[in-house]
This record gives sequence, structure tokens and C-alpha cells, in this order.
Amino acid sequence: MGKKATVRDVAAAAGVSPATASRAMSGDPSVNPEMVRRVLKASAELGYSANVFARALRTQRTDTIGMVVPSISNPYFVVAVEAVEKALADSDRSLILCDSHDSVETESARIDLLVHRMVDGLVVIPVSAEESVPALRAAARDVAVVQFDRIAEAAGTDFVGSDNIDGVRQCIDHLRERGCTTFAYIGARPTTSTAAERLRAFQDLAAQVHTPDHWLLLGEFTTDWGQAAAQRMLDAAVLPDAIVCGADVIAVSLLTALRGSGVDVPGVVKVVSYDDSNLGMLTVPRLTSVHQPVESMAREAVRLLDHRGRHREAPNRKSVFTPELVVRESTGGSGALRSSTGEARLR
Amino acid sequence: MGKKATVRDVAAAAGVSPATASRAMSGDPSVNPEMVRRVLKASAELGYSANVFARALRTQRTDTIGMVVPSISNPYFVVAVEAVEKALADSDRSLILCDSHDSVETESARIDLLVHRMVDGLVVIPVSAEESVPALRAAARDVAVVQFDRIAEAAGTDFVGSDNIDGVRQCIDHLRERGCTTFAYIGARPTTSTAAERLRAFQDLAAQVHTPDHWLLLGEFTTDWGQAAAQRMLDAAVLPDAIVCGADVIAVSLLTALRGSGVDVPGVVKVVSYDDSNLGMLTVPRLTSVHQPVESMAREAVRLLDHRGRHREAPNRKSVFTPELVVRESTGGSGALRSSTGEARLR
DNA sequence: GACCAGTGAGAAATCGATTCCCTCGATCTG
DNA sequence: CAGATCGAGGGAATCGATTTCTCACTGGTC
Repeated sequence: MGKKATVRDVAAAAGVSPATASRAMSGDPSVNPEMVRRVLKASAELGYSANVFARALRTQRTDTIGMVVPSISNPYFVVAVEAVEKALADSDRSLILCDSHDSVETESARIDLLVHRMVDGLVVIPVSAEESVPALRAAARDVAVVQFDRIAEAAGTDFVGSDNIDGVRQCIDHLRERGCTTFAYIGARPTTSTAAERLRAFQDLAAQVHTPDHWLLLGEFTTDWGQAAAQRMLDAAVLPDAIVCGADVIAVSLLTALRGSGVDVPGVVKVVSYDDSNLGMLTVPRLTSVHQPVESMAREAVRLLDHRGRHREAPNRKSVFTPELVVRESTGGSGALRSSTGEARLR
Repeated sequence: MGKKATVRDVAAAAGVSPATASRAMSGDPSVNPEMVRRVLKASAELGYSANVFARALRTQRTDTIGMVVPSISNPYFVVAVEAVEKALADSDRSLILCDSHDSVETESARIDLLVHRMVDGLVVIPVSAEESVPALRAAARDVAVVQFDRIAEAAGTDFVGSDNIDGVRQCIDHLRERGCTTFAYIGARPTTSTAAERLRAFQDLAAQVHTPDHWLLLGEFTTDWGQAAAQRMLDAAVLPDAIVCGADVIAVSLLTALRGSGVDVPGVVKVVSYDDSNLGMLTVPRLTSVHQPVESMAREAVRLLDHRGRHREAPNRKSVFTPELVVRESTGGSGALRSSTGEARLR
């Protein structure tokens, strides 16, 4: 347990005052280059590295941002986390990640935890469009907050997401091109903004005059639900031409269940989904899915955080990115339309 | 941006000194109950909560432990993270998670980061049995370290893992019971202890006098490798009765590729794997896989950390848990043997 | 009635880095 | 050449909570 060197140690070794040592190391231009050299040398020799807490206590900054996601076992959120981490690496800041386990209470606790750790900013994928509001609103008083992917409107924070209406439209257009006329939707209950928008878009664009109950199934963003939904569809006599899923986690187990019951996909039913996660590459057939430009979204999120860090009272901003449908075999493959992209990224 | 209350504020509001306020809130028995009451009341009214950094600076503790995993897109590691988080929740501590992206350099940087953040302990799934040693060894001088799942022996830290020899033995026994006589192994190069142990166990237990090259394939723990390996097996004329995979991430894409080429699993080839992750539940057929008692392992890891926190110089301890094979359809289903367990946990 | 152990609580030191303020010497201006 | 200006660098305060260290006061004992 080697006791770590302090500024004083470095200062002493370099023959200067702690004040000068500190200035030298932070690149203050008013320090003689010769002194800087001596300080840096001493610092290197002692293996000095500043105490994070002392610095944070004094400067009120931590060069750390926090992120709260509903579940790290959803691959889409994992991709989002990795993208944010990458976007931060450029500016040499790090990420603290918390999992809210799809619970409003846990989410609130995690947000509090991070705020008390004085993160410089907070990226949150909120659990609920309504119930996440109080915690987010409170957090936004103390720190820069940006909601990611989903939004709890009333929280009044910045937001980065993608255009769900357009994504669903691309799905439907693609399916119509492939000759589909009857559509079902398997998604999540509209407690999150994404679920609500995708559902509404589907209803506006594809729902028939009379949509049978078992063609509009709303549950959760889980594989369990995908499986249960598949069962309900199979229990009914007639299958639609196509099924639009609200997320890959739903689609993969739905697909597996359908095929397990001998339904030909894409021959009899075509399936499209949302998120373009690595999961969709593991099924047979591979999933046609809506890809969101997560990397760009993450960079934008960091930019918004930085901006708000400087302008606390600026009006809220919303950045909405356009997604793109990636066509694979679950709707008959790329055919003459466009080439399917993306390799499995799972490790 | 509400400025947060300090001990002084609380003390003033309660009409006592900061010292007494601090003592009152930390449950020091030498404080008059009446004072305690007043302090707690004031504290509650002001919405006081101690500044994490000031406290950490003074006490040299953070009630936080750090965890470094090779990749959060591997579902097995995600399960490990969740288990550790859960084990910590009991004692009201939190987890900081870092991803080393399977890189020794990143791993070293992350470990440093966490050590400087004065985490009270560190749980690491090392990237390499050899190259992870220096960083771990250095970290262990400053903080309690436990290696999880894999071990870099020479680092000289505590360890929690499972018995890979026994796990592979269960696989082979099961396959033999099902009538298999020729076996192939698709795993990772033995740069990690788990990969090495599983490989050696396979060789000891199942390798034939002459194992064709394409029946002993070593790559990485990725889906890409599973797919590539499948291709190599298919290119050769003869298939084995059974394939043992070193991890589910390998097995799922292998399985998908085999089935895509018309190979009947489990009819022609049976497949067993390792990790029992949710991925294995999404394939058709579902994967027979070795389940490790991750929750128990995580609790043990936390116990070891706590123990070392108190006894810096105690000899290193290794806790090895016994895994259990979960039989599913990729080897012909549970049959009369035992019931398959586990539901998909993906969200 | 005087002395001592014991107890509760405040003043001040501490953790380590940063930064404001001030000094001292040097250069510049009139 | 005196006085003003500038700039490098040191002393000390600061961030907020905890933890000595100390002291005043209580009750008990001889």
C-alpha cells in the first residue's frame, strides 16, 4: 500500500511552492518554463497523480458524467452506453454507469447517487414518460441533464433521439413494396415515448379499419413478451402478411417462436423490427431492423451537456436524428433494394 | 441550481457545533439523544446530504467498489456485473463499472482510474492470464482486489471462479450418455485461464488419438469466431457427433451457421456450450450449456473484498464453485435426465 | 469540602488541490 | 532618476466533513 505523493511532495522535490507546482501542472502560462520543467520532472519521478476528491472538492468539477439506463441486458442500451463512452473519451472524461432495472424508484435513487457524486452531466434513458419526471426535474436543477432515446417531456431537459414516426414509415413502406397488405404490431405499452410514438405511427400508417385484438399486442421490451405475443398470434386462425416489432428483443423471441411452430418467415409472414442490435443477426432468418445513428446521437448528447454546462438557463433543445431501415432476410433479404450492412458485434 | 446545505448549516439550524452535528448523524453514542433529535430534524428540513468528496477526502473511504470487465456486450459479463451490484446493494454500497474492451492497455487505464477514485475494492475479470498481471499487481498494492471468473495467477490476488474441468467433464459425460463418440471443440485461444482450462479439460477427456485440425478450433470469445469456425467445420468432409463450445457467444452463431447450411442439430450434431446466457435461449434449438452460480460467486467476491479490506496481508484465497450443466434441445432436450431451467432474462 | 474520574460538546486541525491575494524584484515611463 | 507597472511565485484561505484535542461541568468519594 504505497502512500501516494501529494502536491507538496512534488513542490518540495522541485524546490517550489505547492501553489507554483499546481499551476505548473495545470499549464498556467504565467509559470516560468524552467519551473514547469522541474515540476513535471519531479512529478514524473514521484509518480504523482492528483487526488480526485481534493480536486473535486475545490473545483466543484469531476470530469465525469453519469448515465442511467433501464437495463444493461438490452443490447440496444449497451450500444448506447458504449457510444457515449466513446464520445467522452475524446475530451478525456469518463463515464459512470448505472442500471435502473426498469424501476422508477431505482432510477430516482441512481440519479440522486450520481448527482451527489457531482457528475458534470447526466445522460438518462428514462424508464417512464410520466413517472420519471420528478427525479429528472430535480436533477436538472443541480446538473446538466440530457435525455437519450426516450423522453419524459415534462422534465424540461434537453433531448436526443430519433424520428420514430419516420422509422415506422420506412418499415411499412418497405413491407408494402414487398407486397404486404395486412399488418400486425407487437410492441410495448406506451409508457415510454418511443413505445408511444412507434405505436401511434403504426396506427396512423398501417392499421386496418378493423384491427383484430391479437394483431395489436402491447407488452414490454423483453424477450418474454415477444414469446408470449407469438403464442397469441399463433392461437388465432389468421396470420398477417407482416409483423412490425417495437424492438429487437421482442422480435428475436417472436421469430424463434414462429419458426418453432413451423411458420415460414419471410415466406408466410415478414418481420421487421427496431434497434438493429446484434441480436437480430443471430436469428435465422436475420432481422430486418431500423437502425438509429447511435454514435452521432451520443456525440450530440455530449455536446448538449457541454453547452448546458455553460448556459444553465438556455432554452431546452431537442435533437432528432433520422433512422434507417436495414434490410435482411426476415423480409426477404436485400433483393434489388439495398445491401444489408452490419456485422455481428457481440463478444 | 440549489446550493446544497453543509454540516455547518445543519449545525447552525440545530444550535450545535459542526462537530456535534457530524457525530450525531454518524450515530456516535456520546451524543445526547436530545441533540441527536434536533440535528436529525434540522438535517431533514434542510435536505442535507453529506458531500461525498469532502467525506472521502477525510475518511479515505468511498463505499464504492469498482469493476472492470472485458466487454459489456458479452451477456455473461453483464450477468456477472448485475450479480455483483446486487451483492453490494445489501451493504448499501455502489458499483462503478468500466469496460476494458478486451484490451490490456484499456484495462490498465481503467484499473488506474478506479484506484485513483479510491474505490474500496476492485473486481476484475482480467483480459489476459499473463499481460493483465502488472496492472493487477500494482492495483493490489493500493486497494483490495479480487479476480472474477478468470485469473491471472501471478498477480497474487484473491479469486472467485468456477471449476472448468468439472464443467467440461459434465458436458462430455452428457454427450457420451447420448451416444456421442466423436467430439470437436470450438473455443478461444488459451490466453485467458478459462479458455486454457476448458481446452485442456477437453483434450484430457474427449480428444481422440488423432484429432483433425478442424475439430479443435481456437479463436476468440466472439460471435464472429463462432461463425468462422462453423464454416471451417462445414468445409471438411466429416462432422463429429458433437461440438463443445467454449462460450455461448461462440455457440449461438455456430449453431445458426450450421442450421443455415442444413445440418440437423441435435439430429446429426449435438452442441453444448458454456455460460448458460440468455442468448442460448434464443436459438433454435435452444442451447445446452454449463451454468455457473454467478450470484453465489458474486457474493463470495464481495466477502473476499471485505475480508481483505480488514486484513491486507492475509494469504490469497481462491474460491472455486461447481457449475452445472443445463440440458436443452441442442443435445436432444431434457429427455428423462433432468428438467431444463431458466427463462429468458433479456429486456 | 476538596479532589478525581467521567462525560458531553466545542475549537481547531486535517485530508489534498486550487486559487486569491500580496510581495518582491525588475522593467518601463515621464 | 523617481515612481508606476508588470509578472513570477509564495503564503494562506478555501472546499466540507471528520476527528482529534481540550475544556467545562457533573457526580461521586473520602
